[in-house]
Amino acid sequence: MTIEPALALAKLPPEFYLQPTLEIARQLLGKLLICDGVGGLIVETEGYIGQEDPACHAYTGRTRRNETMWNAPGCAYVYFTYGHHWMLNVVTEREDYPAATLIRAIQPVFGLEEMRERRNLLRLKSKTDDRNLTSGPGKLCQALGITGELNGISLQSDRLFLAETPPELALPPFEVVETTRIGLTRGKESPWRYYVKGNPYVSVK
DNA sequence: GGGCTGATTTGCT
DNA sequence: GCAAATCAGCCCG
Repeated sequence: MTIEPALALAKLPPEFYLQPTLEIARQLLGKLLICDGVGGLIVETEGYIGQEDPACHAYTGRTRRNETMWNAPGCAYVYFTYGHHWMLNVVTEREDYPAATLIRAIQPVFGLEEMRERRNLLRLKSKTDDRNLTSGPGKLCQALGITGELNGISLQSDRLFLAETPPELALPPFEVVETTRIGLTRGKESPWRYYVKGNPYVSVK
């Protein structure tokens, strides 16, 4: 698959982001995520909702790091963690209410070679396994070149956006698995994680 | 497949 | 100081 001009793709409209966070998390499965022409199909997401959600960054109040979560819906919340990794979220809910959907994994479609270089796949033990490109929130940000520079950017922009998937690129019909979120110390109970059943790019089965 | 652990930096208490 | 919405290597089975 060569890199197609992003122009041909229909961006998800601003209204899409007015839906409840978990509705968005579920509906994003199978949609396209594109950053500078590189991207693929979303196969795993998680919702983080408000100051009452103990796993949400907003739980401990508004800070410079997390303030993008209070933005109007439909922009990117990108943050750095564990000293290594960037994470990409889509801001949801009304302005002044902190909530977002974390994009945890995609299936690569556009720009495979660029992803392999950015991920430096050859340094890994499994040098040729493309499942290592985007099967996790930190991995997909590295593969797509997403960093804090994009924090707060509108998803109506041409650099970073979500789009409807043209039929020829669509996943086969799939079941959605609803389960608990990954990597948390608090708020593990809420089943706010969604993934495409059986997809090889899902981070944890 | 799953569990354990070190890496490495930032932002907040 | 320290915890963190992770990753990758190693060990085990």
